[in-house]
Amino acid sequence: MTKSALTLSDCAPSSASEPIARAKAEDTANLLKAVADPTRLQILAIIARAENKESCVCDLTEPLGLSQPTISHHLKKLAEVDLVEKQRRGTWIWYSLNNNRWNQIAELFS
Amino acid sequence: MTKSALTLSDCAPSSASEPIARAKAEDTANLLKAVADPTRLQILAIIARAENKESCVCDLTEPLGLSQPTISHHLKKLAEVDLVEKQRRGTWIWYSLNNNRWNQIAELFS
DNA sequence: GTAGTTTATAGATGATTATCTATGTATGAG
DNA sequence: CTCATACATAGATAATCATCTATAAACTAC
Repeated sequence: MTKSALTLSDCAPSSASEPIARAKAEDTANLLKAVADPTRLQILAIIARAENKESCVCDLTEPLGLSQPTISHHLKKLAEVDLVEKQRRGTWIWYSLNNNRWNQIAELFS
Repeated sequence: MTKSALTLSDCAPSSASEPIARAKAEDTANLLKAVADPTRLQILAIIARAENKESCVCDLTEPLGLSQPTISHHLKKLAEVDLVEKQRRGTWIWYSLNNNRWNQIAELFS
């Protein structure tokens, strides 16, 4: 579950470790791609300011003006990189922010 | 030159300020898109670890294995969001990291 | 001026992606 | 078991984008 720290330095190619650096750069880019979308930023903002810090799909469609499958698609993208976690309670599935992963991004830019 | 602070909260839609939040989210996403690419992360890493904290285009083609126009393309993307600054000295153009902009991203995730 | 070097731009192409509609899956109520 | 609700998946489409080759622009040296 816990992933290793993200650093910009590890993305730098050096003749000896070039493929590894490329892989690190691709992993980091994949994580950042998940956040680099206006709709997903708004989803994260809504979750962050929700009273219980969690939202279900149906909470998001109306404020964002998007279809239910589109919201599900974006949440899947966020979950694939462990930025959000899902928890089923009855019929609803509640999505919450993974703070550890969020902090890893913060460290990348620190 | 100086841009306003980036916050996730400003990306949240609310019935009153929805269009503004969307614009904020799009601006923030555009900035993050510039960083959310493995090649551009590697470019930034190379610049960051360079002795004078700056690189020219021709310094980047060989370690990244990409053509000169492709490197120029990526540097343009980074410059468009003010993440790098360019300075001409003779024939060469030197690219350096804009630390203020970098720190704005850090604050977004803090 | 010409020649050489560095970077930028234009245009093309293949890959990725955000969105939709339609449909499937899963849970709870009665 | 049936129905309603919440979410996921499949497939299609239009837009974006990373990359290339070819060419232009800018600067230095002569």
